[in-house]
Amino acid sequence: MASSLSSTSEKRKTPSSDNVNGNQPKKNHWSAALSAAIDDESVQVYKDDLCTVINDKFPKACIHLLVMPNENIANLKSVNNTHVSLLKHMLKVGKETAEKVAAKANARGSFAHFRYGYHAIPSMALLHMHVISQDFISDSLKTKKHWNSFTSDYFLDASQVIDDLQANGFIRVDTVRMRKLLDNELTCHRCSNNFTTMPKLKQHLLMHIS
DNA sequence: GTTCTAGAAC
DNA sequence: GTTCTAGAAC
Repeated sequence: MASSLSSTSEKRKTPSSDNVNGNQPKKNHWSAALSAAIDDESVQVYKDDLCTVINDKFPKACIHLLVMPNENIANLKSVNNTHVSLLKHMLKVGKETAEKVAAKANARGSFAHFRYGYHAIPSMALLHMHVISQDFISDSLKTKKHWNSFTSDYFLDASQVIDDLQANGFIRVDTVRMRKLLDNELTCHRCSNNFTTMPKLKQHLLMHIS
């Protein structure tokens, strides 16, 4: 049909994790970086038939890993009841790899305490589960959005995601509510004190190292 | 996802 | 005057 010819006035669509098969981000666009890591042995911490683990390129804590399926699944919207065992496997691998990395680094306390989960609205176009130590001491942790994406309900626990998937056969995300969470006050995840700026919060986090 | 930087906040 | 945040990036 001739009507499918695009006009020059059509807005350029920014690639994002919303893209599904047939509408993927351009190969070298930043949002496609994880797909490249799947095939790049030099950045891999662990790999098996089903999933790959890498170090986050901009870690938001001392230990920050990403677990991704080898299969091209864009995000949680593309996940269905056929993926339950895959997500369970990713969580298991994430836990085992975290323990190994922590042991090797002689990590203690919050440096060896991890959360496993997904961002409600990810930026990268390949499903990825965060494995992140709870110290949050990192130069790459800079913005309120960074903080709230890991410490508010915006961070969806992997076990809860798996439970929801088993119960419903899909994952639903309230994007309006989630986007608002990123503007939350800066609240310490350990003692609930509030801070007015990121530098003040980051200074405070040092106090929780025991 | 990050970088850069204008101007808000202090 | 300096620190800090927040929005554009073609």
